[in-house]
Amino acid sequence: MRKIRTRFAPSPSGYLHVGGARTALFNWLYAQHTQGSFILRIEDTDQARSTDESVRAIFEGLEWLGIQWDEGPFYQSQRSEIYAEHIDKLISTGNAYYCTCTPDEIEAMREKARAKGEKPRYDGTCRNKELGPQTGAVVRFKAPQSANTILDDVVKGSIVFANNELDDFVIRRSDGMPTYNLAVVVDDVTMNINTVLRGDDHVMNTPKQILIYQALGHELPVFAHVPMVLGDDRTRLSKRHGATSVTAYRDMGLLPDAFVNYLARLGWSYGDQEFFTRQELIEKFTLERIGKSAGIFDPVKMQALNADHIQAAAPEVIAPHVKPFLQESGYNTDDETYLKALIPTLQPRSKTLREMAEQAHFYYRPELEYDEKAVKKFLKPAIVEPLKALKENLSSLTSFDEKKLETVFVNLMEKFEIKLGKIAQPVRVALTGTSVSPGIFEIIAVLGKKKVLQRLEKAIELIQAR
RNA sequence: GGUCCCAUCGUCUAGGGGUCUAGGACGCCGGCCUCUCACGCCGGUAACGGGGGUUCGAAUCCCCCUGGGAUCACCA
Repeated sequence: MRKIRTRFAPSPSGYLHVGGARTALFNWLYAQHTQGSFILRIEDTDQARSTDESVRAIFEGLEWLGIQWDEGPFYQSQRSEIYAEHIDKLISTGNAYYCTCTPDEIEAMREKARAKGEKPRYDGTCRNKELGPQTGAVVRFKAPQSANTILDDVVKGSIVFANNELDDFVIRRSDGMPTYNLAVVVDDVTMNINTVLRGDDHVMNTPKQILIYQALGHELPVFAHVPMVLGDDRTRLSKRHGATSVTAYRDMGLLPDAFVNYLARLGWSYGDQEFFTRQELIEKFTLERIGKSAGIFDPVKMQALNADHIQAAAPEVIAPHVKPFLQESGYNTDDETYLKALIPTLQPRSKTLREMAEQAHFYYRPELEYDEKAVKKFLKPAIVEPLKALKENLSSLTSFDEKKLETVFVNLMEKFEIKLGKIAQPVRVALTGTSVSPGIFEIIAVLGKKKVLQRLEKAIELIQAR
């Protein structure tokens, strides 16, 4: 079997958005699955809208997603000679011709057609003029006016287009730059792309492209048009639906693997399975399992999946991803051992890495910030003696493990005849400043003797000062 | 408006003629567990858009309607 070659070909006119990310992901997954190649190509033939900043944003997004390309990036803006060559070939074989009609004349044609109730299109004025090259002229593709063009799509099935719906579309602009439809085909042909996997907003372009493939005498690639990603109002996902840039999701605290998992399951499925590791995705991703209806992007479900990934990941995997959020608050995260010890205490209670960092404040803050209500409710004079006893018992321990800590607490409970809940909450407030935190034994073990004793003392002083 | 695509719980989906009194996940509502908050566990809520066919039998096949989406550039 021939080697699969897929590509992602974004136009650099903005950041990498959710829909583009999913297209990139599918292409990458499929190439990985088949041990083929994934090519990155930047479609920057639109000088006016393309920016270097957008190119960087796309790289940044792909990097975060963990998607590497095997070849490229190739820039269309640097391939002018290749397009010129192919356009010349189309002209010399009679498949394309020069056209000197002005934009105003074209507009007039369209108006006229609309007035007659027909569809606006180019009327073929220059079609048989046999015009030669001249400045200001465009090149048009001579589209067949009869019969059908059939697109055999892997996800959509067979789609028939009547050729008389097409007009002679421009393939080279008056400034000499090729238009999209010409450039994609020439690129895909010369780069030996044999699997074109893209958003289904490209379906209507496909017959034109098929015609170009045929005029060039080239074999067609396999086409797979993936349904759109919609916003909650069922229209194409855009800024007004909230964040659409993939880096925005990084900044919200998504784990890249979780985001990738969510994106993959939006429009693709594998039985009832919801949770996939990156490796599982590669193993199981096939074109046949791509669904044919559009899907609505659901941030809530995405976050739930993120929580699952956070829980399943090893602390050392999470550490580098949560660090930036900790540093945002000004904390020093050089102590890797400490970081890796506290992460497990927060894993089951964090839906995002940002949440995790927020809940980690008490682990890092040199001076606790006390919650008024919690202090008032739990740090009462009656608890001073138990706290003192706890302090004393803990200071005699050489190491903190949960078993030993439990024994200490059991002894305290017996001595003062109180339930665990009665002593745990005050201790929690003393150690974290709030009444909500990971398990009491866990946080004592992670904080370590020094911090624990200091904070207990501070709490005792606080009570006595009132 | 022309052309094209799509149509199962609120959402993502399983399902490809009988095993569907339609399954899973998120959400939501109860309960259990419990040192707080979570996690976890148990249970519940909720869907085949409508109408015609085909068939002994349709969520599954065909047609129409309705609804939604995409696209109609010298943008990609």
